[in-house]
Amino acid sequence: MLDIKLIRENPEFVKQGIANKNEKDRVDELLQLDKQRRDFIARADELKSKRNTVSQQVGQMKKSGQDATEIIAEMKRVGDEIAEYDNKLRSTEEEIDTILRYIPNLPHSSVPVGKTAEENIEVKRWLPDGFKFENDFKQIDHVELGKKLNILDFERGAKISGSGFPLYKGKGATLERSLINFMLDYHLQNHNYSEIFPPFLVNKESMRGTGQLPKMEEDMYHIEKDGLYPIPTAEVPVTNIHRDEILSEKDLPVKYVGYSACFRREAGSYGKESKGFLRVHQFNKVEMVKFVKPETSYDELELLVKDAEDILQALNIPYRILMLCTGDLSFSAAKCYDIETWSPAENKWLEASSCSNFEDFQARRSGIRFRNEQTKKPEFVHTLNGSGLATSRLMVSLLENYQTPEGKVIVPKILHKYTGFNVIE
RNA sequence: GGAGAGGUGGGUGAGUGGCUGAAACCAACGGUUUGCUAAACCGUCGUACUGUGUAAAGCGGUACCGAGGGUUCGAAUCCCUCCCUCUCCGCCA
Repeated sequence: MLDIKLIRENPEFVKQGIANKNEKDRVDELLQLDKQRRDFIARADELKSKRNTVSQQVGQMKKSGQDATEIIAEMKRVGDEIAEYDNKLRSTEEEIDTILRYIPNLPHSSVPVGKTAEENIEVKRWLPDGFKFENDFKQIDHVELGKKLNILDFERGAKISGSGFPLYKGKGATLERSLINFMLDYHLQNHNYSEIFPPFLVNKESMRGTGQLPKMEEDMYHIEKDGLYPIPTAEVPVTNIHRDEILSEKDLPVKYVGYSACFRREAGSYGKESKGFLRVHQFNKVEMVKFVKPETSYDELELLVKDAEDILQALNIPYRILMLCTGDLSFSAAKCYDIETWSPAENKWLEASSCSNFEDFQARRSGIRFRNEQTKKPEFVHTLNGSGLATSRLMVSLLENYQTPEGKVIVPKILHKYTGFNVIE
């Protein structure tokens, strides 16, 4: 959520930012309502003030045995008037809130302006030693490979749950679990995060806090009976850990890493890119979340990307980093880097991580603050998160890049101690 | 699922209609004292909105004692609904 004061004071700046995100703005309407709101507040407060003083007098009069009937009658009328203004105020505030919650975060000034993913900028490419895009043999894709090696079973996954619910078997299951453990351990040991194992179902307030609701409602699973949502990412529960809290400045930055299963409806995206792991309803992800002081958040974003990169370098998987343009940024993000790993069989890059700075957008929505030691005042923290990483796309790149001409898959060396085997055949 | 207890400021915890935005204690912060540390003593110490300041500070107003309604001239305090936590019993992983 944006600060209404920012909008009030810099409406043109805000409109431009929204336009750059390809969204329509309702800023003028909002400012109109804002004005109305303050007017109602002024009137209601004045009357309340009157009521408070007079009510005290009534108390004293009664104590000293005087007759207060007339004053009481008048205050009753004042009370009715107050109620009227309060009602108007409430509906105005509801309108404001609705508009405000649909306004996206503004892009940071360093983000390139652009309409679509075409205009994202590749800022880095990392390839393992001796890597070639054109290999000596034709790699088969992960679906076929998984079937041949009997480690992935998308058909049976579909039988059990529906398409997009992968079933891992045997060494495939072990490899998946090993990847998760490796990534968690790596971040804990080398990047100084503390581990969280969050709930996978969250309430509405949590979904609102991180910005999934109300805009993305269609993309979320929803358990109506209990009012709970299966999480689309661990970002939701982990960021909400500190909802409505005031952290102390000396504890910042707070850095969490946690594993969760992630659930996404992916409404309307059938057909395209939906083969195997490319688009699934349930996947596994290790997520990093940071709560930081505002002035450090862009440095922290770079470090976050570096933390995710380290995993890929340790696994020796080719990747590139994109800086997303304004039009491709998500609703809550001010700046975002995507990390894409190479898939030889698909002959393209696959998004395996997304590292974003939300500045104070989520913090304002969910009331996450810290006490500034200088001013002693609470301020909103900046929140960031990044996948470190999602296993589904990573698994595609891993299986394909590590396959041999004979159709075996070599297990990356760093995973051996987790898997207990070195090859899948 | 059944029965009961309870939700007050950073924490503990008082407070059953006006003198309570809220005692007391702890923590925190500032200071005095001190060779240093500790102790002791003094002081400060909620948040949001809003008005007035060029702005910071300040000052004024309003609201907030789990949430939302209600009663009343006036509600932390009385009534209703909901949420949450805890204890006991039952069931179950």
